[in-house]
Amino acid sequence: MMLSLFQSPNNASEIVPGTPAWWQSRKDSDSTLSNCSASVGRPRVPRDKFVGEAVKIIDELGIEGLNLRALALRTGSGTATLYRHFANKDEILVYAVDKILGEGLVGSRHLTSSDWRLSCRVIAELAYLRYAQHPNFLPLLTAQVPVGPNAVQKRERALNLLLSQGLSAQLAAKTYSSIMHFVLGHAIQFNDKDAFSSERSGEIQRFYRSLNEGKYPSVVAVADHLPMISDEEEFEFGLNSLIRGLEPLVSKLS
Amino acid sequence: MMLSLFQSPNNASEIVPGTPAWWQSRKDSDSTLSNCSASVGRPRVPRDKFVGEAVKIIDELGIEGLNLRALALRTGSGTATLYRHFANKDEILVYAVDKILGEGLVGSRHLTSSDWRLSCRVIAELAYLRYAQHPNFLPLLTAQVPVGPNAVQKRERALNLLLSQGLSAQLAAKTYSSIMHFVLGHAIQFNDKDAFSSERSGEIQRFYRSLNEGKYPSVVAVADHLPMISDEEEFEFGLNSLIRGLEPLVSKLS
DNA sequence: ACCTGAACACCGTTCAAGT
DNA sequence: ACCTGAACACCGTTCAAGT
Repeated sequence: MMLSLFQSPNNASEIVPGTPAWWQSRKDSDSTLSNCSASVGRPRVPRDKFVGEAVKIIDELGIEGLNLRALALRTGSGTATLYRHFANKDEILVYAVDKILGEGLVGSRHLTSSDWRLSCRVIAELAYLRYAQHPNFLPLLTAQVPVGPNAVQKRERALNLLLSQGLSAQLAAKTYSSIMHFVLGHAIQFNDKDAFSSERSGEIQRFYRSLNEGKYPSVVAVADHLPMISDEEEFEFGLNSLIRGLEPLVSKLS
Repeated sequence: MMLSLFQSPNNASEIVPGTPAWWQSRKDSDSTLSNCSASVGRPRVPRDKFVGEAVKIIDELGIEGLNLRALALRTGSGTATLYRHFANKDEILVYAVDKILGEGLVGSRHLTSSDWRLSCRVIAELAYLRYAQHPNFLPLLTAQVPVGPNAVQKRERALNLLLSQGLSAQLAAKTYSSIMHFVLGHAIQFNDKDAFSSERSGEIQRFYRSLNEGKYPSVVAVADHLPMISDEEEFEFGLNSLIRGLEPLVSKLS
């Protein structure tokens, strides 16, 4: 039932895991995850093992399923050992989030495109795919813009794609931000186990249809005329509209 | 650190609070919150007092700050008493979410507009305002589409507005969904205490600017040319683009 | 020096005893 | 019948004792 992530309790003087200041306090903020040390004197070998196992547990059981006793058990150590690698549970979650944000980067390393519209589409769909592959992680993306090394690298690739097609820095920033916010907002309400199937949306449609028609005429009317709008269809509709609306602003090319 | 909301543990046979099936199991799903009974034999008087106090605590201290001992203390009862009104903590959170989703509905009761674009703008900005007033609630909106009475009523108003301007049921549904997803996605990454001020975005900008320029040239370039894009400016940009992109689809009026 | 079993503190939930 | 103090179970975190 956890949401401690990024929420500082009373001790406001502490550096909150996941914030820019916190990432900057890591030595390896621009290097790979595996050889960073939580603080002076911490061991540097097996960090990735814990993070990887944490990702697995969250994928399998959700955020609730991740407790330090289970993580310790599955990595063959004790709970106290975890505190030799991480300051607290939040740090583990922050690393886990950045880990899944790094997935799929290899395949898109040399992404280029001749059309900025296609670039937007690629950016949006890759992000959406990433979210779809780790639906249980979506609640962890709600606190702030992630700024871990993999998150920044992802941002770099996307912005580079837009800049290389002649968009100004301002326009590229706003375009990227709008797209990512739409993708996140869309993915975020479909993050149940079975959400990326059509199970859940069918249930909601049936619910809307069963409402008192006198009281909620528009909701019922719309539900009745939804011959099952799929998640993908809704996503495409919003993304297309957004890109179409950006066209007049990108007057550089055809 | 809780995210139990909507996450069923092992006992899959239970009805999960917040789902359509759960709301349907309440007698008063189409009535006001105050006189519903959690189950047979539960008292019906003071439910709203607990929910209202829960909202206050979450607004003040975040979701972490809400524990049942504190809630019991501030409502002058004991923890066990809470279980005579709610099945568990999740139910309290579900009611609290629906309560804040109901705010501001009175003022917009007779909203009409001659322009569908303006309607979209009103829908988006009212939702955004609601989120901005309860930033600590945003993590609770990540599990699924809320379908409590106030959420449905909000949906009714918005869809009615769009339908009354000649949009088809399909188009109204997709339009509403796209707008709400953008608004949610935008609000969700600004949900810190000070997020709706420019504090946080300035910090992120400074962070991007401080990165290794050889490694992240595009990120740094964009950060350099962001003379502080404000939250509002970004929101307006995305919303305007989305509405502009919807125009060709709404061919009914000028 | 590094590790860790056991304890501590906290919180959701339940139950037996109150009125 | 309704309420509730006290206990239980669980989990994040720490510490004193191991090697």
